[in-house]
Amino acid sequence: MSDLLERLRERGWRLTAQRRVVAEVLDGDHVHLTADEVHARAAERLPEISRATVYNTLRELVHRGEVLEVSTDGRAKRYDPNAHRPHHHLLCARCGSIRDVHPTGDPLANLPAAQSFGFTVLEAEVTYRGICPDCAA
Amino acid sequence: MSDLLERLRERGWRLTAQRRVVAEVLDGDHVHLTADEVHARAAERLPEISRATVYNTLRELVHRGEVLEVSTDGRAKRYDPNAHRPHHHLLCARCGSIRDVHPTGDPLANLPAAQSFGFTVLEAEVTYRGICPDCAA
DNA sequence: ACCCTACATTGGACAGGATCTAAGGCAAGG
DNA sequence: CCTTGCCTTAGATCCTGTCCAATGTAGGGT
Ligand SMILES: [Mn+2]
Ligand SMILES: [Mn+2]
Ligand SMILES: [Zn+2]
Ligand SMILES: [Zn+2]
Repeated sequence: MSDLLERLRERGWRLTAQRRVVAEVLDGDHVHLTADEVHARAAERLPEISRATVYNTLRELVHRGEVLEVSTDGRAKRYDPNAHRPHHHLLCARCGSIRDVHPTGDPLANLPAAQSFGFTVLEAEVTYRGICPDCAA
Repeated sequence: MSDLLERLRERGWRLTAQRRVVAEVLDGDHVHLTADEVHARAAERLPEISRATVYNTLRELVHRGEVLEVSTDGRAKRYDPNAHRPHHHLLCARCGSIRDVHPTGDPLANLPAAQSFGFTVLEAEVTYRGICPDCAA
């Protein structure tokens, strides 16, 4: 994740302790934390970090395309550092856990032009729902 | 929509003026109203209806499978009476308007078993995003 | 090494969406 | 008609996320 920070610094991003910690928390695979979860984990390393800064930082990382915002249900949005390999999500309907999945085919190709209603269609997002192994037991 | 009310009454649902009005507001195709929009339209016919009752009624209709809840991105959820014909949605990223779409193919078939992570996969929901004709102008 | 200053951080106020509560209202079976 | 258990209501409360004015600081310039 230090690649990320270096990249952003070169684009004029000030490297602060808070931003570094948020980036560290978001490092890894299958990470889909809510803003408050990011704040809680960041606060373990940097107790005085504020919620506002976490929200600011996440908003900018999303805006710069380094982090994806995933709105699952009507609940809190989740933040996904796996922004460079396009993928979709498999959700547990019971506990809300999320896994990255890579389905075959392009869902955009499945939308006939006659179904576009004059929209400029930009992306297709697939959400699979089911019951995870833990919840099935 | 009176079919719906009759069905529910037989299952022990009390038929009140408020519930009748909410059901009437939700009648039709391509209806994807927010709870507040439902409340506003219901209040035209029944001025004293409260927001709480609209929320209560919508929650129950969703729970009984008569209405779909569509969570758009961070905005208010939308309520969709078209619950009996499976379909997907095309969403304007700018103004939040929604259209029903019927893509070809079955997205469930595009998820390889190796990608299931032990989940029992139940459904796949596709959200197309773009810019609607009004917002493009 | 030290200054500057433009940019970042902070706590708390604020806002929209949705749920909860306790008190009073009413559908519908008897 | 009564009765009773479910419904409705206004308002409080919760949750997520944004905004603000005051304070702090990264990092380029000297
Ligand atoms: Mn992901
Ligand atoms: Mn629909
Ligand atoms: Zn689960
Ligand atoms: Zn639009």
